Amino acid sequence: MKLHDQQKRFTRGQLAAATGINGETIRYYEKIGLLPPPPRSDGGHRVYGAEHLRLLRFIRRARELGFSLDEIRQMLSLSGDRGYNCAEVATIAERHLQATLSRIEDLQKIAAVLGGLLHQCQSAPQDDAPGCGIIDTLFSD
Amino acid sequence: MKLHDQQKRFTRGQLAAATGINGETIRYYEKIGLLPPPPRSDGGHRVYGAEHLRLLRFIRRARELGFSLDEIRQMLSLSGDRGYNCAEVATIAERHLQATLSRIEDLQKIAAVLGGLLHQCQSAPQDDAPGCGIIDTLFSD
DNA sequence: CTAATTCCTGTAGTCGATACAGGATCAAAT
DNA sequence: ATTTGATCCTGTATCGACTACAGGAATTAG
Repeated sequence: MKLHDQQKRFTRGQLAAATGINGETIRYYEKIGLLPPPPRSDGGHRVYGAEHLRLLRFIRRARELGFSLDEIRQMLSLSGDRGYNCAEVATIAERHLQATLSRIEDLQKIAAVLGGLLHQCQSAPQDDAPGCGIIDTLFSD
Repeated sequence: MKLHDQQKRFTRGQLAAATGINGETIRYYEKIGLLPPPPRSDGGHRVYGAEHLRLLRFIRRARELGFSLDEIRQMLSLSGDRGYNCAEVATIAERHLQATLSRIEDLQKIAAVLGGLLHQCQSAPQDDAPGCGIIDTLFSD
């Protein structure tokens, strides 16, 4: 069985170029057990197949969406046994969405405060004021 | 001169309690040169004064606004020579505000994508689908 | 066949903390 | 004065998610 297996073989550099993931990072993903170790050439070089390419693309997309490596690990393991763990995956994604929305709210509050500080700084006359409005405000009780 | 100097003395733990900053973190700030090393007791314990309290409060507020320790270091050094480096401080704050706004935009895009993924997952019939909509989408080209 | 490129391993550095071990010191109660 | 218990001291290690290097081996192009 599997007479000609997969024909596509990649070096680490080729995988890096194809996915946009740094070559060192690919090695790191293997080290932490996120990416399965590929077979090696006679000389010890890693020889990746199409499945590694597929996995790395998944990882990259999930990272772009802000999932942690641990969340990605969980999602991949839930997708391993094919099918219907969709609910668990959705739970992870839902939790991440809520965290993202919460983070947005935090940053909006921060942006508002920063805007206020900057406004205060520009409206303060530099000549008379002994210091900087921003600094003074952050120091004040 | 300075006959009775400052009367207020604090231990590291008291400073931690007063600022909400972890005691280990205070030590860390000293190690990286953000907080000046305080005088020591005969036994080698740090003895902080009111100025350290003031500095730590500033640092905590700036951290809450998302400034990096390096930005905080810059702002503090600009406030050292008293006064009118306000423009430089404002530049740092402005840059940080822009980064914050940019980060908010990124997160909003991410949240939108996550929402779409979740919607897709809930609308897909679990019985017939071979896998999870979220997983499949992240895997798909 | 040689030269250039890529790969190998292992380690260290980044940021901003936080935690711990093993011991010294301090403050309060007796 | 002594004992106890809390706090402090130093130095090192850990986290997440990489990135960068050194020193050497393998691979590939010309």
